[in-house]
Amino acid sequence: MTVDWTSLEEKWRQRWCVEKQFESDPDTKKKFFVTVAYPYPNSPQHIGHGRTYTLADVHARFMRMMGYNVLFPMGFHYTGTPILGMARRVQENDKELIETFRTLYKVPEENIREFSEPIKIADYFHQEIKAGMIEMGYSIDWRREFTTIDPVYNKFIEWQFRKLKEKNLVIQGTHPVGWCPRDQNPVSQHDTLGDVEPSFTEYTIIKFRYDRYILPTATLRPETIFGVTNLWINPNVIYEIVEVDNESWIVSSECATKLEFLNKKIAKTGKIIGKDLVGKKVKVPERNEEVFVLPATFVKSENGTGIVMSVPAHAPFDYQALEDLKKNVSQYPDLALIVDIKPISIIETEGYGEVPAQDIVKNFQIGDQNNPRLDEATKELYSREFYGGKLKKNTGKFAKKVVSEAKEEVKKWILASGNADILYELNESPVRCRCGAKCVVKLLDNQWFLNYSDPEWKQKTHSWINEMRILPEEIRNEFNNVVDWLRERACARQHGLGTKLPWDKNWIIESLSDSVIYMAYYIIAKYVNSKEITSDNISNTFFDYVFLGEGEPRKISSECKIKPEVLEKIKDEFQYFYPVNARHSGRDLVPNHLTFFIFNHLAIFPRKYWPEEIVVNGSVMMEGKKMSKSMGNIIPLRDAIRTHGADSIRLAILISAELLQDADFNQEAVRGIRNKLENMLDECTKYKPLKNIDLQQEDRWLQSRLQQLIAKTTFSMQKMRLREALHHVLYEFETDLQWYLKRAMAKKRTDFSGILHEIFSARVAMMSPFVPYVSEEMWSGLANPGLASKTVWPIAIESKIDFQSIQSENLLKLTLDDIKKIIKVTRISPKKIIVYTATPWKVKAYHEILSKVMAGEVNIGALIKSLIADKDIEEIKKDPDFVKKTVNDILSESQEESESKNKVELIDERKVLSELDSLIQSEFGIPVQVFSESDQDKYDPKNKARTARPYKPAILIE
RNA sequence: GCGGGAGUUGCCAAGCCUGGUCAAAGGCGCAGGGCUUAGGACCCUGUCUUUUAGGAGUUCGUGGGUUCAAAUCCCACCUCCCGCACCA
Repeated sequence: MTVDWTSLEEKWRQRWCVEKQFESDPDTKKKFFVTVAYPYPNSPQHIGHGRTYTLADVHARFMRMMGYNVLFPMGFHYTGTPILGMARRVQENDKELIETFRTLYKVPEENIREFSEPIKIADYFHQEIKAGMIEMGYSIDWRREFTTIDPVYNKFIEWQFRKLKEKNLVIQGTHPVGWCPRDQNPVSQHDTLGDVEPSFTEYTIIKFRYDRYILPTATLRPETIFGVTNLWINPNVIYEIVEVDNESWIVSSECATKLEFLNKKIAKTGKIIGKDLVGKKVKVPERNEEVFVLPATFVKSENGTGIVMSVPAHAPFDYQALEDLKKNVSQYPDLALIVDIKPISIIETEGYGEVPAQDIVKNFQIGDQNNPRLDEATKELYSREFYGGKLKKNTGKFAKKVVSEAKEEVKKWILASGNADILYELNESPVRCRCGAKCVVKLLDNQWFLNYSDPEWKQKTHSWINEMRILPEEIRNEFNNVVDWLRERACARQHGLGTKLPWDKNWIIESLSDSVIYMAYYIIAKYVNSKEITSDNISNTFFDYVFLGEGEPRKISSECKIKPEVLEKIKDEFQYFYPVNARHSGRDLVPNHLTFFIFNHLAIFPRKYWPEEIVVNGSVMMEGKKMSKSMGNIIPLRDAIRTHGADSIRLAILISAELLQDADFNQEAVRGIRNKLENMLDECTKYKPLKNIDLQQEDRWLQSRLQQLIAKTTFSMQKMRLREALHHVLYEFETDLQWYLKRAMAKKRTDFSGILHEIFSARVAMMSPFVPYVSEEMWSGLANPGLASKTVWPIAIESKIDFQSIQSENLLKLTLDDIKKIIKVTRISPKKIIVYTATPWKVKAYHEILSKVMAGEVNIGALIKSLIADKDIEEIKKDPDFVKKTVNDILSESQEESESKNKVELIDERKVLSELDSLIQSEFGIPVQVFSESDQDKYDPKNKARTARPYKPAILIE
C-alpha cells in the first residue's frame, strides 16, 4: 500500500488549524507550560534542530492527552551578532556565503538581494523555520509568537535588567577580551581567520629599576622573584623608552602596542638598543639587591615586554643561557664577574636536587639555549614545581608554602607595593580577525556584567537545582558544576541586534542575557499580537503588576492606557500559566543558557514561579557522522519532510537514542520506519469495534498484556524515556500480537476483530504524540470518534490483568519452545508428541517452595526438612533433586515473575496444555497427547513422566 | 589544567540507576526459505561454541573485590569522546 504522506499530513494539519486545537487559554483544568529554546534565524533549521522541538512537542502532546491544559508557544531570537556579520558579508558580495544561500538554503534570488539588511535575513529564516515547525506537526499556539526585537519585548528586557540592577546583580568592571583594532570590536572564535579561539594568559609584570628607568619583565612565575640572578635582554633589538603612567619604561615596541590596549597612557620618548643596556645593574624589587642585565638571543621582542627576568635555578632557559654566557665570557670583557653568578634555589621539589633546572637540562641533553627541547624541559619542570614544589626559607614569609598557592599570594604582594603590573598575552599569535587585522588583548573599561559570582545567588541556584526535576538525572551534577565555575558574565556589547541597556544606551544587551526569562513574555505576546497592548503604553509598572502583582492596578491601567479588565486578564493568565513546567533544550545549552535561565528566574521571580523541570537532549548525527557544513551533510528539515514525511522523521530521531545520547539519522532507518507505519495504517482499517464475544484464554491474555503495555509505556513517558516508550508500543508488543494471531489462527477463529480493535486503538493513542499525522489517519481508520491528538491517554487498570492467563500462555509458549528445541537437537521428524504434567504432590510442593523462597529461604536441606513434615508431599524424600531444581527455577526467574506466580493459584496445567493441540497441529500436523505424571494408564515407554515439574512439563517425542 | 561522558556479542546500539526473566532487545550485515521472469522491496527462519532430548561451556575495555548470584554494585588501571565564556 502506498501512502501519499504529503496530502495525508496536509489534511490533518488543516483540521488542527481550523479547529484551533492547540491554542490554549486559562481554564479550569490543570495547566502544563512547556517551552523550548527559541531558534536563532540565521539559517533554515535542519534535522538536528528538529530533535529538541520534536521532543518538546511529544511532551506537550502527551501531557495534553493526560488531561492537562497544555501551552506550547514559540518565539524567535533575533538578538546577536552573527546575522549582522552575515549582512556585512552580503554587502561585501561574499561569494561563498551567497552560494550557500542559493544552493544549500535555496533562498530565492530576490530575497538574497535584500540580505544586506540584517533584519531581512532574520525575517526570511524566521518564516522558513516557522513553516518547517508547522509542517513537522508541532502543536504550537502561534498566537503567542514574537521576536526579540519587537518593541514590547524590548520594554520587557529593560524591565528585566532594571530588576537585576536593583538587586545589585548587574555590576560594572574592567575585563580583558580578544580584540580587533580595526573593527573596534571584541573577537570570538568565529570572528577569526581559521576559527582560532583568541585565548590569552595573564602575566605578571615585575618592575626592575635602573636609574630613572624601569625595565619591566613579564612572567608566569612571580614567586621566582626570590631567585632572580640577572635580567636577559636581546642585544640586537631596539627598545622603546615609553612614558607609562608617569614612569619611564624600557620595552620592545611590540610591548608598547600591547600596553596601549591595556588602557595605559603611552608616550614614546626615545629608543635604545639592547646592547647599550647590557652590563647595567638593576634593582630587584622587594629584595634590595642589584643584578646585571645580560645578553641572550632567546629573548624575543614579541614575547612579553622583550626583557626577561632570569631564574637559573628553576628555569631551564635561564640556566642554559647563563651557562652559554659563562663559556663565552671572553667576548664580554666588562662582564668578567658573571662567572661568579650562582643560581639561587628557592623551591624544593621531590626528585630534583639543589638546582632543578640544571638537573633537567642535563637530563634532556640540551647543550645550548637554541635547543628546541628547552620548551619541553620548561613545561615539565614548571608543572612538577607547580604541583609538588614548596618554597624554601629564603622566600621570607612565603617559606614552606606550596608553589600553586604561593604564586597568587606573591603576585598580590608585589602588586600592592606598586612594583608589579598585569600584562595579557595571546596564547597563539598571531590571531587574525576575519577582516585580516592582527588581534590584541584589550582591557574593556566599564563593561557591564551579570554577577554570577555572587555567593548568595550561587547558593540559591544550587539549592533549587537540587530540588527541581532534571532529566536525565545524570545532568543534574553538571548543572551544579556550571554554577560553581560560573563567573561574572559580560551582558552587553556594542554591536548587534537587541535591546539597549536602559541606563546606558551605548550598550546592547547581549543575546544570552535577553533570553533567560522570556517564557513569561509568551503571556504578553498574545495581547501584543491582538493589539490590545502596544509598546507606547507599556511601562515598568505594567510588568511589575503582571509578573509580581505589585502596584496599584487602577493607576497602572490609566498610565499604560490599558483597560482595567484587560490588565487583570493578563495578570490572571500569567498567574495561571506560570511557572514553566518543562523547559527543553539541547545539551550544548547546559553550561550557558539553561543555567542562566535558572539563575535569572530565581533572582527576579518569587519562588512559586521558579521553573519546575529541565529536559536535556543530545544531538543528531547524520549516517553516523557529525553534521557539519564542510561535510555537506546538513539536511534542511523541510527538504527531509518532503522526502520522508514528518511522522517518519519524528520517529526516526526519537527512536534511535535515549535522551542524552546522540541520535543517528539514517535513510535506511527512516525507510524502515515509514514502512512500518504504512503497514500499521493498513492494519488499522481491518478491525471494527465489534460487540463483545465470548472471551477465550488468549483474548484475556492479550488484554492483560495490553494493560501491562500501557503501564510500562506510561511510566517511560513520564520519565521522558521516549525511545523506551516507543519501543514498547511499536516493537515489543508486536511479539505478543504475533503470538496471539498464531493462537487464534491455529484455532481457526474469525471472531477476534473486536479484540484487535481495542488493542490497536490503545496503541494508536499512545503513538499519537510521536506520529501525530498518521495516528489521526489510523484513528479514523479504526472508526474512532474525535481526534487522536485530543483523546485521553490510555489508563492501565491493574485489576484487568489476569495473572492466571499470563501464566497459562507462558506455559504454552515455554512448552512449545522446549518441543521445538528437542526436535532441533535430535533432528527427528516427529510423529507423536506426548506431554506430562507434574503429579499433584509436586504441585503442592512447588507452592510451598515458592512461598518459602520468596520469604528468603534458599537452603535446600532446610527446605526438604520442612517439606517432608507434610504428609501430602512426603514423597519428596524419594526425589530430593526436585527441590534443588525447583529452587533454581524460581531463583533464575525475575522477582516480578515469581511474585505473579505466588499471587495466583497454580494453574491447571493439564487444561492449559490441551490448548497445545491446535498449535502443534498447525505447526507439525500431528496431534498431541497430555497426561499427568500420576495417570495410571498413561503412555510412557521411556519413563519420561517422572521428570515433570510444575511449569516444566515432561515431553516425549517419537 | 578544570569539568562531564563512554567502552557490550561482525557493525550500530539497548540493558547498568532498581544484581537473578541475560547468550544479552532492536536495527544493519550475513546464511537459508517464501514471494517474484529476475532484481529490489516485503515476509519467515537462523546467526558465540558445543550438543541426536529440552542441556552444557565461554563472553559484556583490563585486573581485583562484594554476593548464593555481576554486563549490572565497589576499587584500581587502560583507551576514546565532548564542553570551558562574551559565542548563538
